[in-house]
Formats: sequence, C-alpha cells, structure tokens
Amino acid sequence: MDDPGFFDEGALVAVLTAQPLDRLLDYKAPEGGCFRGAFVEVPLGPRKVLGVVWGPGRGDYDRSKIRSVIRVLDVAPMRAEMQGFLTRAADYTLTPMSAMLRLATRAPGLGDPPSMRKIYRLGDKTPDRMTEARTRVLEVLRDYGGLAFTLKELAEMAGVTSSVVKGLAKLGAVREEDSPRDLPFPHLDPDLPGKSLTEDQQAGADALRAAIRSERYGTTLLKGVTGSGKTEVYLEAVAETLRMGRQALVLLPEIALTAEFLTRVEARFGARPAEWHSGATMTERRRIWRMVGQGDAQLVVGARSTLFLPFQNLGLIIVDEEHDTSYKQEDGVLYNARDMAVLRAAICGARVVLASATPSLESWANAEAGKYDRLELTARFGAAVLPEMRAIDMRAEQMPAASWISPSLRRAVTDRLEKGEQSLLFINRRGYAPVTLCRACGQQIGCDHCDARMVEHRFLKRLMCHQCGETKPIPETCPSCGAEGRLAPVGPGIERLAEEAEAAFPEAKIAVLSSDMFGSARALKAKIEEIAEGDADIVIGTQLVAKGHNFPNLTLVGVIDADLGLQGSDLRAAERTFQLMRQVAGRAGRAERPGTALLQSFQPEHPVIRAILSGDEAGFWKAEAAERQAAGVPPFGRMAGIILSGSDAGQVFDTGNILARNDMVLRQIGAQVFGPAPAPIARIRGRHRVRLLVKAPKGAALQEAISRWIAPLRLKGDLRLSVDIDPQSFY
DNA sequence: AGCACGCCGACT
DNA sequence: GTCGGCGTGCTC
Repeated sequence: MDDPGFFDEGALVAVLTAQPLDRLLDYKAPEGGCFRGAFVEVPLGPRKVLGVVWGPGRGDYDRSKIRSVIRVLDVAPMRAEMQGFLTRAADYTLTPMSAMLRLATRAPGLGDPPSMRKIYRLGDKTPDRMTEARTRVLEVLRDYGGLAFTLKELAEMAGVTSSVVKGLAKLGAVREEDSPRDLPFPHLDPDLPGKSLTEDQQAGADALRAAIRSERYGTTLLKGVTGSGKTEVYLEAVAETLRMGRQALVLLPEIALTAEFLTRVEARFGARPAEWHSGATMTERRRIWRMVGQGDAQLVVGARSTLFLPFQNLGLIIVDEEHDTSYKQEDGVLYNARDMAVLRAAICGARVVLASATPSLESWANAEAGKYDRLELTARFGAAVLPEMRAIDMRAEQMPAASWISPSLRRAVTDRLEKGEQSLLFINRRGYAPVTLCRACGQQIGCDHCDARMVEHRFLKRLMCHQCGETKPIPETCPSCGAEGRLAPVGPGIERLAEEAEAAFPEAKIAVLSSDMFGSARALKAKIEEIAEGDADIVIGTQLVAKGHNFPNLTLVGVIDADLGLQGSDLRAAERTFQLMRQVAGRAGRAERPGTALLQSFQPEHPVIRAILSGDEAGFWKAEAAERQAAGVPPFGRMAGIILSGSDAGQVFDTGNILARNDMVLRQIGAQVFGPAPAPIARIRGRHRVRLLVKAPKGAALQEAISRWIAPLRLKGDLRLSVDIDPQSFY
C-alpha cells in the first residue's frame, strides 16, 4: 500500500506504542486527520497510551473493534529518518520496537501543553506610594531595559521579598506575563575566535570542515595521543556544522567529563550547549527533548541515549573516547552507542568523528579497510612529551607481606615528593580488598543474591557486591565454618592501597579518587579540580582517572598491577589493558615537565606489556588483529550472546540445552553455538543465568538466524531470554 | 506494561 | 461454601 504521509479523519493508521506488544495496532485517524510520524494518544484497553503514527493501517483486524486516535500531541512529529533509525537499530540489536520507542521518548510530559511560568517586566503605571524596596525593584527592571524575570530572580536581584514584586504587579507598575517554561537554548556562535591551532590540528580541522560541507555521511577516526588537542580539532568540526545550520551531537562516555567539556564549549562558542544525561531533572529533559525537536538546540552533549533525541537536522556526531566500554549498554536495550551513531549518521547524511588516543580494534580495522577516513594528530601540544615507560619486574622486588608498592616504585614517589611534583598510583579495583577469606576453612565470602564475591569497603564499614550493589556488615565469624576472628582481607583494593601509601609516605598529602566515594558528579569534579591545582602530592585512583582529566603537575604514574586484565578468557582483555595502560601513562607529564610511567608486572615479557613500553602501537594492533582473525572473532567474525535467566536453575539450564540442540538454522549460516554455560555472573538477585555464545562468519545474516532460532521457544514461568549482539564482556 | 479472566488452597 | 493466589492472554 502506498504511504500518503497524511491520513484523513477516519482513515486507518498503524500506531506504534511503547507497550511491549510486538506489533503495530490499527486506529482510525482523529478529527482533522494526522501526519505520519505524529505523536498521538490512543486508547488501549482501559488506558490511554502514547504512540507514534507509523504508517497506513494494515486493515487485517476486525473493523468494528478499531478505535480512534484520541488526539495528536503538540510536539514535532517523528521524522521518517528517525523511524528508519529505530527500525534498523531494532533489527540489528534484536530489540522489540516498543522498547526502541521508549528510548526515543525518554522525556516526561510529552502530552502536556507547553508549561507556562509567570515572568515580570516593567509596567506603565507608577505606584502612588513609593517605598525604598519598590524603587529598587523598578530600578532593576529599568537597568535591564525591557527584560523580564521570574519572581524569584527579580526579588533576589532587587534584594526584596517576593511580596514587594507582587504588590507592584497588583498596582500595575510591574506587568505579570505568561511565558513558556521551555525556552530555546542560547545561540552558539561558531565565528568567535577559537584557540590557535598547531599545524597538525589545523590540517585535521580543515579535513573535517571539508567533510562536513559535503553534507554526506562519512566516518572519520580521529586518533591522537593524550594532550594532542583532539577536542580543539573536533570543536572546529562542530563550528562548521553550526555554520551550515545543522545540529551537532557530542557523546561522552563519562558524566564526570561533561563539566570540563561544557566549559570548553562555552569558551569556544560563547554559551553552554544542551546537556543530556541520566541525572537531568524532568524539567531539563523535557526542555531539551522539545528544543532539539524544533531545532532550538544547536549542540547537545550527553551520554549514549542522546542518540535517540529527535534531531531535526543532525549534521555531526562526535563519539569521544570511542573505545570506551561504557558505550555498550549492558542492561535493558543492549546497543553499542558507537555503532548506532554510525547507523544514525548514515541515515541522515551526517559525519561521524570517532575520537580516541587508543581506538578500539573494530574502528582500527574499519580504518584499515578504508571504510573510515583516518586523521592522526601526532604532535603533543606545547612542550609536553609522552612519558617514559618502564616495567618494574615484580619477581625481582622484595615485597613485604600485604604490601603492593614495590621498593622501586616507592623510591620514585619519594623522589617526586622531594621535587614537589605529583604522583599517581593507579589500581583498577574498588574497595579495600577484593576477597575476604576465612583462614580456618578457606571459604570466600560471596553475595547471597549473586555468585559474585563480596568486596570489603572500609570506607563504608561493610562488604559490598559489585554486581548487584548488595551490602552487609563484615561478619565476626565465618558464615561457613563458624570460626571466630579468622576472616582476612586478601589482595589490594584502592582503599587498602591508600592505607599503605599513608603509612609509606606519612608526610605526603594523599587524595583518593574512586567512583563509589563520591555521591555526585559535582563532588567528584570539585575534587579533580582541587587535585589539578596541586592540592595533593599523591593521587590514588581507579579507572576514573584514566579518562581524560588533566593534571599539569603530575610527573609520575605508578600502575600497581599492570597484569590485571591480561589473564582470563575475555577476548578484549589484551586490547583493554593496552588502552588503559596507555591512557593512565598519558596522565603523566602533560605540562612542561616530562613524565615517567612505571608498570608493576610479574610478566614484563608479555607482548601487551612490551607493546605498551615500546610504544609500538602498530605492532600491537597487527599482532592482536592476526590473533583474532585466526580465531574468527570480532571484528573478523560475528558473535552474539544469549542469556537465559529464571528462578529455577534446572529449568533455565534445560531451556538452554533445548536451544543448543536445535541449532539447525545457525548451522545453515555457518554459525556455531557454545554452551549453555553458567553466565558470567551465574546468579543475579536470585535469578539463575545461563549463557550461550554464537559465533558466525563475518558476512553471515546473524540476527535473522537468531530470531528464527529462538522464535519457536515458549518461555514458561519467569524465564527470560535476552540477546546481546556483539557482546563486550565474555568472562 | 497493565488488567481481566480463570482455576485450585485456607478461611469467616 | 467463598476470598484470593498469580498463570495465561489480550489490548487496534
């Protein structure tokens, strides 16, 4: 059937709702008709729900049961390209369309009329009786020549209570007006002078500007070592996009990074952009959603889900730190924001810039294959140089019991303390000790709800499960054998390392940066700023510090356990260790002073450690690529994970076995099934989890085969199945 | 997702 | 005898 794009009153339309019905429902178009893409309210059983007019109705449903659309909502309709994006993203990730629509409508009150608030401006009457307070209010309004303010703002500026303003309003000396609460974002000026760029940066910016002027899809891998000024370069791409009158989107992996980035945007464009993240209030979300939809937000900065905002004319998507694993959503809708950014851009004719000092192997391979353009920034900005990197061979160090800072590392830190420079000790483990062991029976304390181990947090004085967040007090007696006082912390976490550092360097000022120690991104940011200004001699940090923060006085990085992440069955373990080590090492010597990075390792001859130390990046990638190619794993093969979960362990396993046995459709495309095996975390919140892994050749129609494979399965009871295309974690 | 219908245990 | 447990199915 052809799609007219407009439906007269009473015509059949197919509506997609956010209810988990995996199909479209037919309705009659409302009075006055409606366009395709219109956001509507429709009756569903006894309820009214939000939906989108997806296209012409199919008409295969009992006509007498078809009801009418209640009303069309007063928001910009969904564009065809957004429909296309959601459909293709759903096909790729094997996610029901209803869940995709929920992602795209994550703003409250879409159906409400634009909310209004009262604002106050100068009126034409003069009050008979003037008081000092009244004079101040009128003066403020006169000073700001015709501008209007909210009650609170005006009272505050005049230094009076709100009742003074209200009194003036009653007399007509101040005019009270309604104004929409959702205001457009301030205009960003791309023609303000930017920072002066180095030759290298200038060439990169020129290439990106040319690409953006073409208004065609394309992806650029922007690679540059830490401190090479990637941000300045891609901000010029943003500027060009704004000049073209198109919208830009910058994805950041970590909320802690946005504050610093927003400041840089303000410096470059004279105003702050829209900021979309999970911590935003309802009002903020609503404003952003609406303003993006009507083109009154030129630039949005945010996390993964920003991709699903209703951009009207998206010309550029920046994925900063594109290798970051947090771009892969690990619960709910399983998608990789980096890949979805490329898909979205391909649909709407936008440019994608994947920025990283340490690209993912996937992006590296795409660039090698010529699918992505490549830009490389080599020169570090100013006098800063890459740090010298050396391994500390832990086999040759004299380590006292319960100690993790080797004598060599200790000497290096002492040296920096004497020179008044900062050191960073990096450990990628939160808490005090990763394992609590009973010395009587050897039992480890595990979580009651998951199969994960409980990690001791002295800071909280409790044991915590890093999987489900469950905590419990540290027991006196062993829950397994009942022995008293025999429980001992084993291995180091950041808190324990801090304890050791305090003992080893009693005169030093030590700052600890761990994600669970800060209630808010704001508190964390404040701490980071203090440190950057020199308010610490030794910084002890987890993963957090590896992500782009700038500490100018830092000249030494000590990596406590460089081997962590090398072992294990995770196919990306080597890649991640490589990226992490290089990033942490990149913290040292960003200003004028050269830095040193020391990696404590029990296997300094391991190829990954050697590649990091020698700086032979190309060598590392080539070796890693060859290994993955031989194994037929991503990016040279395709993978998917199937997770079955339920409260009855036997039933979950049986269902897994049924799937594994009926793998004909998979074999037809040359795919193999592994498992069922207990999932990485075999139990979460009382639910048993079993995982199957599917490995397929690169060109195979994997999604189609998987959906045919799981279609006949009838899930009984509380059994749940989820499909994870391109899984990130395997262990 | 909600919400109704429907078929088996311990209660006024 | 009934109130209510939540398994199964429907919503245009």
